Amino acid sequence: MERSTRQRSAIRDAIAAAQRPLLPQEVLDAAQAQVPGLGIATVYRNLKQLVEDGELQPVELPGENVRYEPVGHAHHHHFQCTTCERVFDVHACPGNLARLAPEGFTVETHELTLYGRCRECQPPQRNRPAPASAGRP
Amino acid sequence: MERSTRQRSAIRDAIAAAQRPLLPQEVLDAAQAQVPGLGIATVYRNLKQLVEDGELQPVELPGENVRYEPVGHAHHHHFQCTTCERVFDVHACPGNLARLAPEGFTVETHELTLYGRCRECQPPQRNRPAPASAGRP
DNA sequence: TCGATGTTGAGAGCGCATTATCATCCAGAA
DNA sequence: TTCTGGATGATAATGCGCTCTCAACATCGA
Repeated sequence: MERSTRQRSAIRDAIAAAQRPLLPQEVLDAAQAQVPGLGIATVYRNLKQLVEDGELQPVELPGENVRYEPVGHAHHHHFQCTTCERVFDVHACPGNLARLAPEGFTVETHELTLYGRCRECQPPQRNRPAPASAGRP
Repeated sequence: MERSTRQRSAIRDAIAAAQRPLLPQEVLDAAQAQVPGLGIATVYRNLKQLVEDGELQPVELPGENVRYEPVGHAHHHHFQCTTCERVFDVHACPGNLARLAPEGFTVETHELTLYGRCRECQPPQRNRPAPASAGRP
């Protein structure tokens, strides 16, 4: 049977706490705070397992490696910060995109990625505090 | 100086004729109709050169390798057929997507990919001719 | 036509993400 | 507490896209 290990719990916790899709390396970094000796192979093994179990889903963005986030979110999109490169969920959708397709094409689904600056990477402005560290400078 | 070779012409022609973004391998396949001995290294070399020259631009889609298309198109998006996996241009844009971002986030640009069936991969229906070959079954 | 030099083709090499291997460890049932 | 098999960690291996190497070729100015 499937065992409960410190490593698997740390990986699950790291992803749940992040509130955004994480790269395997980001999962490793976060989970190592809880299990210092954690290895990257264990991260990959568990990510694969958790996807098979239906707990996680892969998030693919253009030109990026696969990230992972918990399933269960409704239809949503993603935002990638062009400064810190982190990815965030966007719980909104322009909708009604089928009309954009060429004549004779049938649209089944769509992926939208927004690019810009996240809250922590806004350029400093007068009367506004400097941005906090992004965790990935 | 830069020389004009049969290989480079064939590569340029193949991309121009395709009317859609092509993978390096697709460029090779198409250009080999004109220059049978063409090698993949020459394709990569010329794609790189043509991008530097501003003739081509890379097209990145989620989970896909880079494709190439001529520059000069206005802002547009892409459609990937879930059956033949080919990518097509979509000369339309939902616009006004900045409003979708979370509070405090600044949107600079966006990428949209539609997925579905291209014209040639529509499932057969009564009173409609069967789809033509897609070229990549 | 000639020759300098940019270009090509084939295959080796590289970089990177991911997976396999295997000895060791440890969760959990008895 | 014991014991057994699933899980782990370190590292090697794999897969794949892409680039480098280099001898041979071909373009184009002289």
